[in-house]
Order: sequence, then C-alpha cells, then structure tokens
Amino acid sequence: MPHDLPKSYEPGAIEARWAEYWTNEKLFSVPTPPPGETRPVFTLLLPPPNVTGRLHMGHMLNHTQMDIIVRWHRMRGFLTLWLPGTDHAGIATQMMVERQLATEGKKRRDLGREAFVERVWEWKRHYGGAILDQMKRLGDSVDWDREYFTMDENLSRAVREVFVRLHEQGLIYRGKYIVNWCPRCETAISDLEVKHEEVQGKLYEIRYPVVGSGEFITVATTRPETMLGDTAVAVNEKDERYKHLHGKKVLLPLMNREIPIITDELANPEFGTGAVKVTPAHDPNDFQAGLRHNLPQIDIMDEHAHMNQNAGAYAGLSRYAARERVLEDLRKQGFLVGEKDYTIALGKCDRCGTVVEPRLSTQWFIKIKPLAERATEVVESGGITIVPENYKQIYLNWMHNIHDWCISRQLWWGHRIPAWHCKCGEIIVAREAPAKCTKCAGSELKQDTDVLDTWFSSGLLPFTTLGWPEKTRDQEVFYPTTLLITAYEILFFWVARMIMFGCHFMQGHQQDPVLKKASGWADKKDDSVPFRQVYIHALVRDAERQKMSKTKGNVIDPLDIIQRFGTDATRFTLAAMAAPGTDIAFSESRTDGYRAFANKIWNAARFMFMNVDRLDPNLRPSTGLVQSDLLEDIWIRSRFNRAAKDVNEALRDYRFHEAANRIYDFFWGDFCDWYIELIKNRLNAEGPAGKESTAVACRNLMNLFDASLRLLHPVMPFITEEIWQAVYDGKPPLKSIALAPYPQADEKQIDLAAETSMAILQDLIVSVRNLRAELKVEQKQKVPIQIFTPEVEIKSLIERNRDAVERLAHVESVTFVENSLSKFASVRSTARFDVQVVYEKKIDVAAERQRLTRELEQIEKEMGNSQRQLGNQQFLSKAPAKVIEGMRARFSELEVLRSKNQNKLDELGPPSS
RNA sequence: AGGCCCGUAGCUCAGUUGGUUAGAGCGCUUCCUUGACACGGAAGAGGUCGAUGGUUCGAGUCCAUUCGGGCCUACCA
Repeated sequence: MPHDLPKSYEPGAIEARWAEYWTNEKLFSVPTPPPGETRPVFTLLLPPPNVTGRLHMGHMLNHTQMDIIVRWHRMRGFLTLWLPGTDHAGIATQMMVERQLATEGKKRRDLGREAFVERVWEWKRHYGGAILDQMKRLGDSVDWDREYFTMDENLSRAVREVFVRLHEQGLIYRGKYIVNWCPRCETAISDLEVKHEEVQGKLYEIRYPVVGSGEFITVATTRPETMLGDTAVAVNEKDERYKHLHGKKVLLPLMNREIPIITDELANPEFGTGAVKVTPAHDPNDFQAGLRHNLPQIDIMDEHAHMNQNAGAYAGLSRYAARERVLEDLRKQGFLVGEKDYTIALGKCDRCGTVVEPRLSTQWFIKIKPLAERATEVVESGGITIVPENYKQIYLNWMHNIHDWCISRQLWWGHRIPAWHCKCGEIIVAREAPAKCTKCAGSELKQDTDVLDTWFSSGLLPFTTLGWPEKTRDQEVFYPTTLLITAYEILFFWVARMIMFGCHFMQGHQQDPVLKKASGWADKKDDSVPFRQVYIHALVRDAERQKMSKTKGNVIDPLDIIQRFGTDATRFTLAAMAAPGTDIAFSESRTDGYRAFANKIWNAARFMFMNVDRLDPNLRPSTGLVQSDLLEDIWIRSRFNRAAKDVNEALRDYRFHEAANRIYDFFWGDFCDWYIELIKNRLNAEGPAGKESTAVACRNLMNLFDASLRLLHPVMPFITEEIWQAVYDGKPPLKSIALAPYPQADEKQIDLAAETSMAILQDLIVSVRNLRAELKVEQKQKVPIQIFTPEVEIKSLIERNRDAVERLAHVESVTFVENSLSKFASVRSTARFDVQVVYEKKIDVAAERQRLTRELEQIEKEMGNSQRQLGNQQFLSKAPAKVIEGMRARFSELEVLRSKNQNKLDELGPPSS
C-alpha cells in the first residue's frame, strides 16, 4: 500500500472494503477449542434483532458498545466469541407481513396457514439478510460461522424439549383464564406486551333495582358495556350502608336478569358508592371474585371485541358502539344516575396500539414462582451482576411481583406448541408428533394451533446456541456467557427470562475449571447462570431528548448518519456520549466533530509517512523501547501510558464515554498539538548527528502511532485498520489490527517529573502566545522574550528546550534576567517564572487593567477561602494531609501571584476617569 | 398508586467514592492559508452547577423540602 494518502479522509469506500475483508477472512470465527485451551474466555450473545426491518439508532448504540468490548477483549488475548443471530419475532413479523398482504387486498386467512407461513419465510429471507448486511457495515466483529435464527431446526428442537420438560415438571399448565387479548392481532399477549396510557374517560354510575324492594343499588364503572355480562354486584361485608341487602338480588337492567348481591373484598367502601358490578368474563379482578363465589362467566364478546349472542340485543355491535347504545338505553330507562370525568390507564397492544380487551380464554401458562426464586437468588447473591446497579433493584422488584406467564399466542408465525389434541379430549405433550392417543389409542390427533411467545425461545438462547440439549464442549467453554449488553426496555422481556431458564435448565452445569479460572470467575460458585454480568445501556433520543418514534417522525436513521459522517465517527459519537445510566440525545454536530477527528488522525498519519518515507521507507514499528533521553520523547510515552491506563480502566467499568474522550484528548491534545510540533525540527535535522536524531524521532513517532491506533481500534475500527495496514505497507505481521495486542499501561514509563517539566514549558509557550495576541504582534514577526525565574532547574529546563520555545512561541531570542519582571504589564507571571515579550507596541492599558483587576479579584477570593480553611483547626485535624499540603502550596503560590499582579496594576496607575 | 432518572457555559453533554482553580464538543470573538490537517492552528469571552434549607472543616457531589422535564411498573371499579 502506498504511503501517499489523499489529503482528506473519505470513510465510505475504505469502511466498506474492510468490512468485507473481515468477513471474508473469517477473522472473528471461533471454532470449538480442543481440550488444553488455556486462554481466558469472553463470550457475548448478541441480542438478536427482529427480522422485521432495519436497524435503528438503539441497535447501533447497542452494537457499538458490544463491539468495543468484544474487540477490546480479543486484542487482550481472550478467546472471544460473539454470537450473532436474528429473532423470528412472532407477533411483530406476522404483523408486517399482514400489512404487506393488506396492500394486495388480502388477509392471512385468504392464504391459509401454510401459505401464509411460507410468505413470512420469504420476508425473513429478505429482511433478515438485510439486517446482517447492516451489521457488517457497522463493523460488528461477530462469528458469522455461528449465526443462528431462532426458528432454525436445532433451536426449534430445543424449544420443544424445554416445553416438554417444563410440562413434565408441572411448570406448564393449560387453563381458562382472563388474559390480555388484542382484538386486532387476534391473540393473547402477556402483561409485558401491554402498554398503559393515561386517557381522559368517564366514570358512570348505574343503579340496579333490588328485587323485592323499591330500592336501588348504585355501581360505578368506566366500561358500562360490560354490564351485559354482569353476574353479581359486590359490596364489602363491613360496609354498613349495604348490610341490609346481603343475600338479596338485583335485576340487571337491559338484560332483565336476576343476579345476586355478594359480599367480597373486591368492593372498596372508600371508592365510589362502595358497590361494584362483577363481570367475571371481562375483568381480571372480577374473574377472581367470580371464582371465589362460583359465579357464572358470561362472555359477551367475540375475538374481534364485537358483542356476541350473549349480549342480547347488542349482538354484532363493536365494543364502542355497544357502549354508546347501552348508555343511551340506560339513560332512557332512568338507570344512569351519574357521569364524571375520570382518568383511565388504558392498556394498549405494544405492537399495534389497539386497546387490549381482558378476555376469557384457554391458554398455556408457565408457573413462574419456582423459576423466579432462583432467578432472584442469583442476582441477590451477586452470581449475576447488573450494571448500573440501580437496575438490580428494579429487576428484583419485578421478580418479587411476578405473575404466571401466558406463553401461547393465537398466531401462525412461531414455534408451534408441541401438544396434540385427541377427539377424546386428551392432550398429549410430546417432543414429536405421537402416532396415537395415549388414552383412547385414537389416531386422529391434531397439533395445537397456537404458537409460543417469541420470548420463550429467545429466553433459551444462551444455552441453545451452544448445542443444548446435548452436552457439548462449547458449553463447557462458553457457558455461562460472560456478558450481556442490552437496553433497559427488554430487561423483563428477555434478560429476566434468560436468567430463569438458564438457572433452571443448566442447573449443575460446570464451566471448564481451567478456563473459568483464567477468565477471572474462580470465585463464582454457580455456573448455571446464562451470563456473569449484565450491562444495561441507555436510550438514544433525538437532539430534543424526545424518544424516537415512527409516529413522531423523529427517527434518526443510523445508515444515513453513517453515510454522511462515516461509521467510525458515528460509533465514536455513541461511545463518547454513552455515560452509564444517562440517555443519549443524539447530536449531529458531535458526529461532525468526530468526523473531523478521523480526518485529524488521517493527516497525522500522512505527516508520519511523509517523514518516515524520507528517512527509510522500510521502517516499521518496533516492539522495543526507543532509547531517548529527550524530554518530549519521555513525556509523550508517559502521556500515552497514562492514557492507556485510563482507557483500560474505563472499559473495564463500561465507561465508554471516558474511554473515548481519553483517547481523543491524548491523540489530538498531546500527540498532535504538542508532540508532533515539538519534533518537527528534529525530523528535518541535517548532518550525521541530525540523521540519528531524526531516526529516533521517527521511530518514536511510528511506535506511538501504532500503539495509538491499537488503543483506538475498538472504537474506530475502520480508520485504524486502514492506517495500521499502511504502516506495514500492506504486509502486516497479523491479518488485522483487530488481532494485534491492546496497549496495556507500562507504569514504569509514567514519568511525573517529565510531565511536570513539560507542563512548565507549555505554560511558558502559551503565556508568550497570549502576550503576542494581547500586544497584537504580527503573526510572522518573531519577538525577543525575557524570562525571570528564581529556580535554577527551571532556568536550565528552558535552556535545554530553548529551541522548542522559540519555535512554538515564535520567539527570536530568549534572555534570562536577574530580577522579577512582575511590575511590567507586558509580562505574564506564574508562580514559578515571569516572561516578558519585548515589543515596542503599546498595550491597551484599559483592557490590561481590567484583565488584571479581574484576575486579582479571583486570586483574592481564592486566597480568602484557603486562608479561612487553613486557619480552621477542624480542617487541619480532619482533612487528609495531602489536601492540606496541596492547599498550603497553592496558598503560597497565590501570594506570589497576588504581589506580581499588584505590581503590574501599580505600574499601570489608576484608571483615567 | 408506587418506583426510577434528569435539571451544570448560548446549545448538547462530562464531572469514579464530598477535597485545592467546575471541564469538553459545537456555536461565538480576534488573529493566521507556516511543507500533515481550514474537517486545520493560535489566543479569548462565556457558568452564584433549577430553588430553599440542612449535614460537614469543606457540597455540583450527601440529606430533606420544593419547582420543572422525562421514564418505568401497577388487576382498584
């Protein structure tokens, strides 16, 4: 690869090229390791995207964070497996295909089950593939050889196995209960799939005549149409108002049906009239009350939420039309006695937004308490750690209040429930279709038409993707997976279910002890958990902090951003903004800034190549240290190692933003702004001594550049690969920078003295530049400066680096003087030196006075604070010595600064009023 | 109804366990096309950390109250 890079970085073609290279070379494929493997292991399961369409910004954040962590581990020598796949997403995908059919004027029933399912497979083949292509574009370093789909045959077999085992263990049952029913999707959905929305509604009061007395009993309801299915009125036993009515009956208006007045805790005397209508077939609370009192369950609606024959005259009406008619009739007949505004938490289908109907139906359920117990315990005991920690409590709260899980769906797309119905009424749950009925030996068996909730199969993935139910080497090595990175939204849907299933089905499992120890989990007792750690990341919002949604039209398409700024810049943005626990307000200006960063790196590379090629085109990064006692060389290595230390620590704690910002600051601030500037003259040095000096500078430059690329690679994989390959002229020692070692801090190279010295020089240079600006010295004109310092070390430091000062501050000559310069206004002072720019132009006295005065105020304010503290016995006795020492040092510094500042003000004289 | 999060420079956000001078990017002002980079360089302006009270030698950081914004969980008609 030639070293003559174009002047500016164009990510498009370069990123596409490397994405393809990584995939084709199978760089991230991890075959099952044979016994004897000793490397630490890192396993990450990709939360499988739905095959419903395109990746969104939330995915991109999720994938970026995963890829950063994965690449980081891989480069640190871990046996790193990132397992990708896609989810069939039952209800969501079915809905997309139904929508597609609708444009052709068809419904799924027009096609029939088989043809419809085939149609969904077609969809899956099309969009499932598109999502995988997008992942490649993001740079996801997954093992493509292990890619799965939740309806693959092996995974489907595992699903049946799980179902049958749970059934055998009595943890799956079938029964007629009230479930959340979506009349549009025509299926039951779980509690989690219902989203509540506060709506302004009405609370109606209806009076029911008590049979055999002229009295009425008034009930309140927000859903008057359900009265058609009332089978009782409940009052509280202790409620004095109704004591005389216990055991009596009321005549249900409109239906003219006699129903009993019962006493039940359902009725809260504090609420409304204290009497409540009981509709066991249409309300979960009423359903329970109905069971307690053996009440009939009158189902008045069909699967579309239209009134059925049980609703008498109202049959055929939609639930809303029925409501209007019922109200109208009640009003006419004098039964409607009250109508108040009332806020209702309306439950809507998470997928389609249709108002959910509590519906009595026969469904399959998982008895959840036994599973939840272990799932609670492993998190409480730290067997699984959740980061950030506050999610741990949220998880535990949820686990404590968990209800049985309705797992059957009246859909066509998904894993069919492995149960077969015989005409005799027997239901056989089995791994494969049974030949005949176990009870009556009849052979006309029909498989249950329902499919399983999508989350049933995805909850099994941590072990089913590793070959379960067989016991495999993969499980010994890769289970428990190390980490799960996911969004808060699916903490209950998915994370909780994986924990429950994992702990249940992998009970007794043990990870290969050698690998477990090498990976740092020796102290963890329980290897049944699906993962050791969970990192919950935030939401990506739009620039106005609004949640992105299609209906609001504020969705930012990651591919659009990528196209405009590059994948690396987009990834960097997401990483740099991802402070744990805080939502991200995505801002394009940030991304634009990081595109500039990529360009900066690019141009630093051009600079390096330009110089290296002139010296020796065959120069390559060396692993050994470059021998040099020059301050800037020692300093930059110190800064680099400090940055490497911080970055590694930040990544360890998932502080992505710190890691990203730290690299940015090092590379731009230290490396480009200072180091490159400092060595420029050495790179152009003449003569034999000069050649040697150039060589040292080049080698140091190249080594640091190489290390910086490796440090940055997990966040910006593409540009780092491109330049790294160029550094090795297309013939690198490894196939990819992704396989090169990640920089670890070498503490020996962190040199505080060098950093302090450099800070003084930087201070001096900035002071001079500042004075030049204040004095309005022409950019091109070099000026002499005078320096006073009472410290010989500083004087010698400056003398040793005289050349750097002259070049970087545009100085003609440096002279040291014997006396403090602090009384001249054209002087900048620090506690350790004064520097004056010798220049004939007059300073702006008024502006200078203002600046000095403000500075003096600052100094005095701070001195006041310090003095008060230092005079305080409590502070001296309680504060750590380091803090006191620091404050004392600072205070004496301030004293010096104050007097210097005062001198200058005196010199300027009083303001001419 | 319960729980959680946020409020810091014009804008978008950082600010590990309370500790010396509260930071960054963008935007803004002034200057500079110098042999890596104008997607750049140099210098600068800009904040009583939502409000009040408390704990502490010391609070952006901890506690209480309050105002404003957002989110989640929930079978009270």
